Amino acid sequence: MNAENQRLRGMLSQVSSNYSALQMHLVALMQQQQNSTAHDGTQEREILDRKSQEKKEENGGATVQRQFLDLGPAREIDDLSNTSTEERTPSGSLTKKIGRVESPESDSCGPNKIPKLNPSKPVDQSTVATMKKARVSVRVRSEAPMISDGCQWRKYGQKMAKGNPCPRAYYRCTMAVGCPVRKQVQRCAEDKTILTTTYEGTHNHPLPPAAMAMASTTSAAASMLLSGSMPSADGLMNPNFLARTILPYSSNMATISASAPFPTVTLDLTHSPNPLQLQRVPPTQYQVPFPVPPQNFVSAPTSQMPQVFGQAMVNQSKFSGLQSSQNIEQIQPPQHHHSFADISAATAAITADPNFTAALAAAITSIMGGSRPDIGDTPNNNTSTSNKSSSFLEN
DNA sequence: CGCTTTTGACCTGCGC
DNA sequence: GCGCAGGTCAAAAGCG
Repeated sequence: MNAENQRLRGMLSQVSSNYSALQMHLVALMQQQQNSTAHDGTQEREILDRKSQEKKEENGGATVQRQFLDLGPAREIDDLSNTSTEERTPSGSLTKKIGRVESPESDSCGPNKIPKLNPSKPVDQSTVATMKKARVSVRVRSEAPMISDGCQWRKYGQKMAKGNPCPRAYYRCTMAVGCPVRKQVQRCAEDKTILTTTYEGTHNHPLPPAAMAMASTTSAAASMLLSGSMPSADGLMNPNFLARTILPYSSNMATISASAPFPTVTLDLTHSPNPLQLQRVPPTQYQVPFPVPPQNFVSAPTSQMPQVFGQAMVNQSKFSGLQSSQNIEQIQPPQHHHSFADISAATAAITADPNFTAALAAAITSIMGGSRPDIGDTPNNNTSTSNKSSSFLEN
């Protein structure tokens, strides 16, 4: 990591110097152009204009440079990590970060629309692509053909998947024209009471509270996967981010899959861990055992999913800035208002407990660090990683 | 009549 | 190049 950091610093300084040289060249060219086109201005006027132009260039340069710095992986993860901090208000760089992630997705929805991306930020292109590809899979015990997540879906296809007698259904979000979000629903071959729903994409429209939960979870997981996919990223932030944004809402397990073709986070919300499930997880996936939350953490749900993701909604809405809570209430009053309040309080209490978060971070990072060599850490760095993770949590 | 579901055809990526 | 599997399209059918 240090070597990687040094390398990135070197690259940054080189790019910065290149930029400075280019900027100076541009200023010189503009001065030259001014000299050739200014016919009736006095010399003093020219000097003033030149100074003003240089000042503009300086300001613009600083802006561009800051934008470039914002692309730094460490900063990206820093912001993502901070995003999960309860006290953080959804403003400033936080909003900018989330918005930067979300807006290209929205822009790409319209036909023939070119995403409003700064050409000097090529990383954003890959960011968009990764965010599109990132998936969040949810496993839940349900007899219903499809879990109710608050969104309106239209089925557009069904296929028989290999090795599974149950067909896989494909749904598309119909809450807004051109919404790119899709999901796949399939029953587990081993246990047909388990329903696996895989979400892909980010909504480009306001969402009702129940749908906000899933959307936020998807976005959070996608952000985490994005940071993990970057070679120089500090992958150890990812489990923290995951833990603080997603895991508290799962009952016992989350699985991160970096296997091709798409990075996937699997939230196992089946209350009783099935040994078959554990065996079925391929070695390329990273299991994160998670203690079952207190009994009152989920308050007697008649249908599990809306309540479970209601927690995600309440928590995430405090920091994500993806959708304002005002919009939520305007769209549709919460159907589980009492539960949301209880869950919100419980979530806040848990996430505000530094011991809990630190222990959680240590547990996850120790597992992740020992079984995920491609994420940028060695198996022997558990101690340092835990410390670093804790420091991030404290931030 | 408008929307959703069904379902076979088609497209695409990947492994051999 | 070929076959397979996953994913999507779109016309037909179903439904309220």
